[in-house]
Parts: sequence; C-alpha cells; structure tokens
Amino acid sequence: MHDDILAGLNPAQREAVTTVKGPVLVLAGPGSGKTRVLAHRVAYLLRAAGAHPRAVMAVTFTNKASQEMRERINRLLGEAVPTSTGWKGLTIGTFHAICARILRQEAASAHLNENYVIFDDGEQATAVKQALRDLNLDDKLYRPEAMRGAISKAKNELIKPADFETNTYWAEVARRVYVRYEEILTANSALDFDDLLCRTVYLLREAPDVLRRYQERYEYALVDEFQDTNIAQYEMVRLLGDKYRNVFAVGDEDQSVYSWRGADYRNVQRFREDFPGAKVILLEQNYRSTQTILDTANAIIARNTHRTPKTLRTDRGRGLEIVVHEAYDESDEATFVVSTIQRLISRGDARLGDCAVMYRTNAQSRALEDAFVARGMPYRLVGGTRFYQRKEIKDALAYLRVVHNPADSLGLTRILNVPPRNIGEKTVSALASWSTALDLPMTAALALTAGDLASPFLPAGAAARFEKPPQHPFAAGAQRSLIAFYRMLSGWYAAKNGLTVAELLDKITEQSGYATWLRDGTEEGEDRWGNLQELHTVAAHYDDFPPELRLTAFLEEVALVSDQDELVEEKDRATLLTLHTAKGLEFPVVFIVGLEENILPHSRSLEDPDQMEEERRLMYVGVTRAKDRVYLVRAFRRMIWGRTEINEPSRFLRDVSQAIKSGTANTGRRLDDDDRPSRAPVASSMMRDLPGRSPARATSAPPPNAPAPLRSGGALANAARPPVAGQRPATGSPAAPARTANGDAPRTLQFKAGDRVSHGLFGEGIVLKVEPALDDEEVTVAFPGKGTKTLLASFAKLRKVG
DNA sequence: GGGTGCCTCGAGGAC
DNA sequence: CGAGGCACCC
Repeated sequence: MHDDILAGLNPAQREAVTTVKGPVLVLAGPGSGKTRVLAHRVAYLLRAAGAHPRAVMAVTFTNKASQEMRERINRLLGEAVPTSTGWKGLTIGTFHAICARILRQEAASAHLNENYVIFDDGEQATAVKQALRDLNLDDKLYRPEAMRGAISKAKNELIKPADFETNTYWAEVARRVYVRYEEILTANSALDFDDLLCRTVYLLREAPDVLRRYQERYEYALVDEFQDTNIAQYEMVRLLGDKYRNVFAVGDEDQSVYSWRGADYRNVQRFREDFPGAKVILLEQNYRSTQTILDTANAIIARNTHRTPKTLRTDRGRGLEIVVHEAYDESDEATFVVSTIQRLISRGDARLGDCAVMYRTNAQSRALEDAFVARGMPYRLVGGTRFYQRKEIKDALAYLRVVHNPADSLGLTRILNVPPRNIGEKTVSALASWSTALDLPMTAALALTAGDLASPFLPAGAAARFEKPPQHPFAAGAQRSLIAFYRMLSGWYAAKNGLTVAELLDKITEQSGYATWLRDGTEEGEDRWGNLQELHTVAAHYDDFPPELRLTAFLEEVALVSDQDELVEEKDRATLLTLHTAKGLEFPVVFIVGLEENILPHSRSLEDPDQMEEERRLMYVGVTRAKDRVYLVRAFRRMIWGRTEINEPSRFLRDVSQAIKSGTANTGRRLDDDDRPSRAPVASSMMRDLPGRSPARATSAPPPNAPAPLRSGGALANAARPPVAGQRPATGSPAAPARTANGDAPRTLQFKAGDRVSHGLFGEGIVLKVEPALDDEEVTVAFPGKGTKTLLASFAKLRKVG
C-alpha cells in the first residue's frame, strides 16, 4: 500500500524515507532529491508508520521551501495541506514561523504578551538607535549597525546580556546597549527575529512542563538545510528531539552559506555527538544537472579545505558546455543575458520561465531589470526592495499592528503624524518622554491625555494608579490633535474583532485620511495605492479565520514572509534572484553574473579564508542550480555607488577555465553544435568575443578604443586575464550573423526606420532604428507617451501597421 | 511646526 | 546612485 510513496526512489533515498526510528543524518549533494526525500518521509510516516500528523514537525529555512514541501505532501497524500497552521496538526514551517507560534501559544510561560509584534530589520535598527540615544552614546562612535550585529550574534548564540563577554570597552558598551535594547523591546511588547529563536529555547529550558509537552507531541522531527542551523536552532531541535530521538536532519556542508547569520555547519558534527548511533545516509546521485555542470561545480568547490571530498554522479550525460562571457559593463552584461534568453526562446530551447539570473548582491538586479523592461520581457524579482519594505505598506501595517497591540510605541510613532495631522516632532517626543516617565505605553499616555481612565490601552492595574488623569504636558493645539487621533485609534480597536482584516484596513486607511493623502494625483501616488490594494488582497485571505485569530495570523505571516513574489505567482517569467535565495531551487538555464573579484567573491571575503570558502560554496550553489545550461558572465567595468570600478575577473572563472583545459569539464557538446551547423568553425563556443564580428550594440556604451585583439582561447582566456585599464575588451554578442544560422527562414519582419508598428503592451509606435542582433533584429521604437523601447523583433511580436 | 533641499555616507545575504 | 540626516526657510 505504500508502493506509491516509495515508487521511484533509489535505495539510499528509500532508506532515508523508511528509517523511521532513531536519529538519521542525511548528507545530500545538490540535486540528489532531498526535498523529495523529506516530503516522501512525511507521507510515509503518516501513511505507513502510523504517525499522527500532530506528531510530525518539518522545519525548513525559507517559506518557499515550506510551501513546496506542503505541495509535495499534498500530492503524495492527495489531500489539501493548507497554510502554515498545518494540516490536521501537521507542523511545517520555517524555524521562525514555528517558534512564533509556540511563543504565542505559550505566551504566559514565556513571559510575553500574546499579541507581541515582530520587529523587522528596520525596526530593530530604530530600537538600537533609540537605545544609543537613551544611553547618551554617540552613534558615530558606536555604529548602530555594529551594535545590532553584536546583539543579534549574541542572541543566536543564546547569550543573554548578563553573560555577554565584556573583555573590551566596546563590548562593555555593547552589553549596555543590549540591555537597553531589550528593555525597549519589552516596553513595545515586541520581539525581533532572533528573539523568536532564542526565546523559544529559553522557554523550553526554563519551563519543564512546556518542554515535556512539546517533546511528547513531536515524536518525529525533520530538519532541512541542517548545515545552516545556528546554535539557537540547533539547541531547539536537540531539546525537542531529546525524548523520542527520531530526528531526521538533512544537509550538505558544501551548501552552507549563512555563517553571517550565525549558521555553524559544525552542528552536523554536534548532531552525531548528541544523537549517538545516528544512521548516516549519503545521497550522491544527482538527478538535476549534466555531468559538465557537476564537474564545473566540483572544480569550484574542490579548492575548499574544510570539507569531505565527494563525487556527484548523474546519468544525464555530459550535456552542453558552460558558456563564459565577458561584457563591457553592467548594462552590456544585462543585454547579453536578455539577448541570450531571447535566442534560446526563439529556437525553442527554453521557455522564459526556465531561465534564472543569479547575482551576489541585490543591488545588481537594477541593470538586469532595466534590460528586461526595455525588451518588454516579463521577469520576477525575488527579494530585493521588498513589497513589505515599501513605505505605504509599512505604514498600513503599523496602523494594524498598533490596533493589534497598542503597546507597540514604535509602530505608533511611525503613524502618529502620517498623514500629517499637526502632531509634530516636538509633540511626539513629549508624548514619548511623558509615557516613559509614567512607565506606560504611548497609547496609554494618549488615553490619559484624553482623560480616559477606562481606556483599554491602559495596562491592567494602571488605571488604579490614578484618581484622575495626571497633568499632561501638551499645549491646547497639540492636545486637540492627540485626542482626535486617540478617538480614531480607540474606534478601530473596538471594531477590530467585528471586522475582517481587509475591512479593518479599509476603515483605517479611509478614516485616517491615509488613502486620500496617498492618492495625491501623481502617478507615484496611484502606484502606492495599488500596492495597498495588493496588501488588501493578501489580507482578504484571512477572511475565513476565526475573528480573534485573523489579525494575529495575518500580522505574523506578513512579518515572516520574505518575498512578496510568492503572493502573485506568475507563469512564464524569468527569475532574478540572489545566489542565497537560489539555494534549494533549480532551473534549466542559469546565468550567474558579476563574476568579478570584489563582487563574487565579495570584497568582504578577500582577507578571510573562511569567508572565501563561503563564497566558493555560494558559487557552487549557483552552478548546481542548473539543469542544462550555465552562463557565467562578468563585466569589464561596473558602476558601484555611482563610481565606475574595474575589477579583475573572478578567481572562480579561472578555476572553471582550468577545469576545462585539464579536460575534466570540456567534453560536453558545444552549445551550438547541434542547431547551428553553418557556424564558423571557431574552436569552441567559449570563443565568443571575436573582434570585428560583434555587431554594434545599441545598448552598450560606445567603445572608447578598438577592441583588444584576443589570442586564441577566446573569452575565457581573456576573462581570466586582468584587464588593462582603459582598454576595452571585446564585447557584445557572440559571433552570430543577423539572421538565424540554422537554416530557419529569416523572420519576415524586416523593419526599417520610420515604420509604424504595433506592440501588445505599448501600443502603436514609430521605428527609430533597426540593428541586427543575434538571430534577430533589435528594433528601437518610440511609443507616444510610453517612451522609447529597444525590442527584439520576434520576441516582442511587433506588427507593422498602416 | 512642517517641508524642502542639500549633503554625506553608505549596500552582503534573510527570517 | 540612493536613503537618511540636518539645516534652513516658510
């Protein structure tokens, strides 16, 4: 009866799925089907091992991974596994989400307000700055960011302020900031991300009955990405698994890329010590990539010293060669990417949704986005300037949060005068210091200003302290404004349980004047309003929740969601994402851009061998995301912080190139062999940058000099050679004629300047310029009111009109 | 009290 | 180039 669950698994995977009792450590290479194993194991536990769903906890690192696991289990079991609240008690979620729920449920034991709010990075920074101000410390001398880092690190290592090492003066100051910071969070009934983890551990350590309850409930624990657990996460798993010891940990030391947030891959070793007799299962069979891709990845990772060498095998054959391309600058790099994608599509080699572009830092996405927009090619950006980071979204959420948890003074400060309602900075700080003096939240001080001793904003027992409202420090005008705001806020608070989140949001944005203020008639205002409507859509998902839970659940989820793009799942779009975000995903076509020293590897890693090893792992993660095609791209020069920088080619390119020369990775089919027989017989597809054969690019900067002559070895040799300042390397497209070289009939478009054309999205326009590009034509069109776009003729489906 | 504009400094990655 | 801080002006 379990054949369906075990069907198609190889022996190692099957063993991992069916070893139900006792600790198991699975060391899983990339593409070895670990997500599959996790999902099948959960299904197996429920269907074959008789486990109750409530007894199973599966922990992932990202929401995306949780979602995927839910979907897979759903498919295996043929039943719906909705939302993070779980399916019949099954617990699947990120560490943070699971901890948030435990802390809310056990709020009393954890000494927390059950309506606590979760502070994001920005709010964390605000609280740190506040702490520095409170302690009269100069934030030039004690950088808030460094302080925040020290506090975060301590929390991840389960170090409370009392245990904080103070062997330097700076550390002594940091400890004091840590203490004050914690006081601020407590006063706001707030937790930061790190608190979710460490408070859960403290709860389990300090409340034996709670520990026992959870230990008994979670007979089976599964942990994904185990190499990325930090000390707090590890300790949580250890404590919860200590009774039944059926802990199933999956990891790959070569994919450990989160040391910066406290991840410690030595947890894999600790696991073996804390769970003696753990069965170790190796998954080395790769089902994703071609052998060429695996060999290339191995050439990169093999230089790391702190690792166990392993061999990745695939049955997929050698596949296509890796393509290395050198672009002139970041915009040329982006043009190469979109042009190449377009070519793959036009040949039927890939769909847009198959393609992913990966980069080291979010800032690199901008040039790529520009190129995608310019070609009218849809893409989705994962992470980056996130939806939930937008001002209007944060404002709206702050309103909801304060209604949810009136102790959230930080949230209140954000919205008191947004939109402007004559509550100026002076009034706000007077309110803040008055409430501090009263030892009450700011909303409670607001209630007192209004003379309302019966206000629900006054904490239990606080009203009894006053016979009549104490004298407030505000002038008449300020008092009037504050009272008006207080009345609004009280109204929302009273209404919150009777309304859905979406209705509450409407009521707030309307009554507060926020909607009117936002929609100021500008295009930007409408954009922002549109974002608010999107938040409204998200909120509407919670309509069916029990009234007392929906606001809580909504706020918790939005605090822990990292990329909004999950909300609007789009079909056929290219994916732009950081290498970190790419972990756990796979794509037929992968571009890794910015392969330059100081970028990848990142400048902060150059001096530190451990950090450099992490950069290698990051590169390794990127390459191993690819199923079929890998493009490694670098730019000769690049704008960083508004300045032009020239970086040497990444050392990783050299490693790849050496692997290819030594023959370990170069026996793949040339990318173009099959479908471009008439191509000039260049030695390899690596030799892309033959001078004189690249058509001029409309989008790249004009060449300051003639292209540097290239020796044989082509782009790759060139890529691994330091560029000479001021010398422009050959750039642009591969040596390709303007028309398809594979014998396709040339497209019938043949546009010329002055033609009237029509585009699906941009409407009618006038052709300004036509240039050959790859297999196609690059047509620059002026669309009245929409601007000038450079489009690839076939892809853009331009029609001639008139 | 609030808004605007200039200046400085700063971006690694994410729940 | 961007955000945030600060000074100056209304």
